[in-house]
Amino acid sequence: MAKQKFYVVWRGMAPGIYTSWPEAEKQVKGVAGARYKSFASRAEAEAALQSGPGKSTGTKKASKDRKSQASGDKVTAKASRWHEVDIYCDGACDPNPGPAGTGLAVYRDHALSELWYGLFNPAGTNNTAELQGLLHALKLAKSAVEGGRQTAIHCDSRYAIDCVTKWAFGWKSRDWTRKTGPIMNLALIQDAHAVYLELVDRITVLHVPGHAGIEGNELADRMSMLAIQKAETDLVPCPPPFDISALLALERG
Amino acid sequence: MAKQKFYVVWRGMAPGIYTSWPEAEKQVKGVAGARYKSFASRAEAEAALQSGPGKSTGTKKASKDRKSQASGDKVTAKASRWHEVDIYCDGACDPNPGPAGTGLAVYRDHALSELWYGLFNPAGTNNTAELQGLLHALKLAKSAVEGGRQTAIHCDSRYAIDCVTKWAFGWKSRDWTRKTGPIMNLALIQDAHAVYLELVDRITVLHVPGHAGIEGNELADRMSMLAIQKAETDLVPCPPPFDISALLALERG
RNA sequence: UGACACCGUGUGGA
DNA sequence: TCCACACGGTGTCA
Repeated sequence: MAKQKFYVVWRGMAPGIYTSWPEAEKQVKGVAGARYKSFASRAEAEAALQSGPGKSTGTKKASKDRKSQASGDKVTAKASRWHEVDIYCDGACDPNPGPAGTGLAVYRDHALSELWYGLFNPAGTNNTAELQGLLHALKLAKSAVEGGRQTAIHCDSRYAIDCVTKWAFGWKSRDWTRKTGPIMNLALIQDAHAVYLELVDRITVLHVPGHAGIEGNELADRMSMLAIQKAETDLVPCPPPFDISALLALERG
Repeated sequence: MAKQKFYVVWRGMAPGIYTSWPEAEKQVKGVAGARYKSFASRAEAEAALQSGPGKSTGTKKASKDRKSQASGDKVTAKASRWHEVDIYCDGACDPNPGPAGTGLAVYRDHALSELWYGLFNPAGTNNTAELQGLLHALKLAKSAVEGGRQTAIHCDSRYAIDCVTKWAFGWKSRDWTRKTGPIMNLALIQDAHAVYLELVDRITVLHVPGHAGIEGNELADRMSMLAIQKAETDLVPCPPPFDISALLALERG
């Protein structure tokens, strides 16, 4: 679960994409006017490589800490995505608590199919946003499952997953109460749990590490930021075709 | 046993520290956007007063940034006015982690008085170097204060300042532990905090922006580089007379 | 005590 | 543009 970075070299010894900094550094070290940049996912890097270095938009949060593994090994960005339908959900909240939004990325047969953003909440938390993401991922999953498709949901919030797929059983059996105090975000949890119950034998809900360069998670993350930026209260589709590098360049300010 | 509280007023009628709530309340009552908070000790309050209120409420990033920048400049300019004794400290580490050194520049009555360099550590970090700088600045400050001189320390490491003047209070109260893991550079922090406690009511510790052309900071920076170059493990004075522009022309961080 | 997430700050280097 | 060193807070649960 180490963070894999992808380095685009536009101008250097051998332009291309590299998976470790030492490797990338060789291409740019000592090259006058070298252009290069790191990205969290290969998809992002490939889009950027084709777009060229022109934009200075920069992913502002590129340098969140997580240690990179020693060598340029291939991290399993693929391991968690091998279903007929894969739905990634994410939430953002800036500051936390504060304005919050949700994003979804849907893959069908391993290809990006739809992007959704919205559910803006001017007074949310990171967890309301993540629960909204999971709830709506479940709703999308329901359609897929009813169409006979093998479906998985990928969520980076252990809290949201456990609320809906684990703890909710116990809470419900005690009439949605908890010894230690009121259950936060209860309505959202109840809604999501109800949908989950309908699908429980037919879907997989997986935890994916955040900020690990997993494409679907990164795209859902950007959508959640877009939701905040646009204060979009509905859940609306992002119109195709998808220009990934443009989407990833979205920023507030 | 009623606890004595200390009230910091950052924005109000008359910013400062108050020792009773009625007194503090007068300063903030009816003042739009007033910022204030109570602390358990005067030392904590003073550190907090200098650090600023810390929490942001704004959601508009651009305008917020500009505004806080402007007001931050104002605070700094006001607070950085000359003292009878001004001590600048800095640390360098090249590469980081790696060989590290520390430098100090001391002004007395607005005139450069001494330059110190050393504390070479062949396996340091930027932060060990900065903490060494702050520790030894505090030691120098102690002499000055005991001589009845109004004294300030200027440090460009927010990390070092906060470790010693702010976070150390909480860490000490929890037996020098932290929720999120072990405290790095603990011995250095403990030493510096102990000296700080002796002086807390009689000195000012200020943050200065790095690489901003502030003479004292620049000179301390050159001294820290010199410490690495000479691998000087003691803290030794740079012999006068001082040719400031020649010193500033030395290799810098 | 642990886990996941969401935000924020500064410095040291190439 | 890249790397690394260090830290704070809140949201939530078992």
